[in-house]
Amino acid sequence: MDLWQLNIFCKVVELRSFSKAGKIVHLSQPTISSHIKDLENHFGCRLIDRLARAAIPTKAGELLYGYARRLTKLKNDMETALSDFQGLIKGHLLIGGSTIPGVYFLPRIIGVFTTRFPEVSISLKISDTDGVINHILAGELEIGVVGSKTKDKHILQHRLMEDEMRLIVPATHKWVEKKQVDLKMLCSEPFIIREKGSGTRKSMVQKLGQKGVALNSLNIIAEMGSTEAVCQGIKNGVGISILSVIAVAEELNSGKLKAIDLKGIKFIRHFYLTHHSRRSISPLAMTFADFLRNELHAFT
Amino acid sequence: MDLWQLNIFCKVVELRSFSKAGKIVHLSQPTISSHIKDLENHFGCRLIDRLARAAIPTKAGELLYGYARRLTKLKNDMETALSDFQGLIKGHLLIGGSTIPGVYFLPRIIGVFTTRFPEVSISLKISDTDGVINHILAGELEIGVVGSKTKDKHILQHRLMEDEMRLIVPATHKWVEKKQVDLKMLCSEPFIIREKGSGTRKSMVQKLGQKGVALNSLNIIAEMGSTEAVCQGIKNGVGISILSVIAVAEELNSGKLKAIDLKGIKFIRHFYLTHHSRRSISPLAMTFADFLRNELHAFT
DNA sequence: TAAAAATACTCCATAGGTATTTTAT
DNA sequence: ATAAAATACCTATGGAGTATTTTTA
Repeated sequence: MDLWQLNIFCKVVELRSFSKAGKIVHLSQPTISSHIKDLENHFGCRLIDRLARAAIPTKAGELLYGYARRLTKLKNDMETALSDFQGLIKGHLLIGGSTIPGVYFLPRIIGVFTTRFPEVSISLKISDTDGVINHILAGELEIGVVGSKTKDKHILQHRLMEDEMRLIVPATHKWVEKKQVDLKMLCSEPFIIREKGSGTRKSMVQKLGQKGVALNSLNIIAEMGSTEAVCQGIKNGVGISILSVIAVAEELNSGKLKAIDLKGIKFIRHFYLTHHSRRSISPLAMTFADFLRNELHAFT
Repeated sequence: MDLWQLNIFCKVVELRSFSKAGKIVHLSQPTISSHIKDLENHFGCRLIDRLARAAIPTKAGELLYGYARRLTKLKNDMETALSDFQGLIKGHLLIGGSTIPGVYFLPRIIGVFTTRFPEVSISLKISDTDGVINHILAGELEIGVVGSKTKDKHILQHRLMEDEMRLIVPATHKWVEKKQVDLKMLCSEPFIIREKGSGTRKSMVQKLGQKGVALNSLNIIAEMGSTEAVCQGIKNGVGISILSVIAVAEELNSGKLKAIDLKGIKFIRHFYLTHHSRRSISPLAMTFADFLRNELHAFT
């Protein structure tokens, strides 16, 4: 007994005829007969009374008809729901963002995207890079944008945009007038660092490592859980740090903070569109990812 | 795409494994693979992400899973509804009764039946014999009890019980003391008759016809639409009639009416359990019909 | 007689199996 | 090395057809 037979049964009930039903569903009359007989054997009772001029459902047939209609209706709903799912861009999407993208540019992009696709709502979950990646691995997020690469082979990452990291000092700092600063000088200065798991920290550690400067050779005076917190620390003279120019663009413009070059180091890092290598991505997430790749340049 | 495949899909989603799902539904793992692939082709998108240690539904798969569960649930409901329909005796039954059975004994039998089957409710539609038969032919009634046979070949009738018809006169009538009355005397006496379509009238006409007495040779003074009305007519001296002793049992007992034999005529008529010859009968109607046949003797 | 369903048969598409290979941990 | 899914290939059930018979109005 399957949905197809139930559909045939419905047609027979509605048209009160085996042969007319056959016409409608493009089957021969004997095939209809055999399907109805199948159903009658399955349910163990007569479903259709074959009168000479009409095929009329029995009481059991009427009962079955009600269910059969509901089943075929639900099946149709299912088909349209699944084709809508692939065709229309609508519904809810949850994306992840590490600190810098999550705070400094994803909100603007999400705004533009949702005005272009008004039937879409997007939630942005902000954590540090490791957090976003763990959520992706657990299947709780489809895509995310993070500030460093991971070596986990279940994660695929595509470079989205670049960012420069520079030494950031308060406007009142003694180095403000210098063109550039030596790495050795940096090591003696009080330094604020992001927490473990932060992409900013990872990029910085990696880059300094390349230049032979280990993390513990810095004079680390504080570890803070967000770019904002580090900013506040710098402004209040707690220490200095190496930060994304995107994140501190406002403070640099207003002159509250100053950026200084580190001698011999060009601190470029990238943000990565990140997803699971083995899980498939919904059309909605795919659309948003394409949007990110194609339109991000407009948001610097 | 059929319910069976959707059921397999549900098991895969629930068990997060093709092979475990195969165990449950008693199919091999390759068969599960091919069913899932079929579904994916049908819907045109991936439904299950095959990770190394688990099979996880995609977003589309999650959407499908919701529908698939509802569909399989509804299908199960359908199966139980149809087997209940055959097994349990419950629900509503509409039966037909012509005047005498409908008024004088069906109500009592229905009462006993519904106390024996408390989940059953019965409606009794009372019309004259022709009315009941027309309703059966139209499929509006499954069974009925009527007071005469029909020659319509779509109607099957089984004799249920017998009834005697006797000449009924008021207690004050001049013939009250007579043992029996001649047919010729009857023709001159004012006579009340039931309407066309009445089984009582049909039986009477047929029986008198056998004895050579045509309807128009009677002195018909009134035609009435119910046994009760004829009774009232007799009591009020309008005329006399030939009536079922079952119908007038009370009045005969109380002495308000008297029954007289017609010379040379034994007026036995029967009531018939009546149904359509080509339509099937629901288990509930069948149960009631059996009850009627087996238990009617207890109700005279 | 005509119209509808049932029956008898033939055919082939596919659901199902087993054996094996591929993939990922 | 192991566990799971994919692939390849084979088989047989049963869904579909056509031709014919039966039934009944």
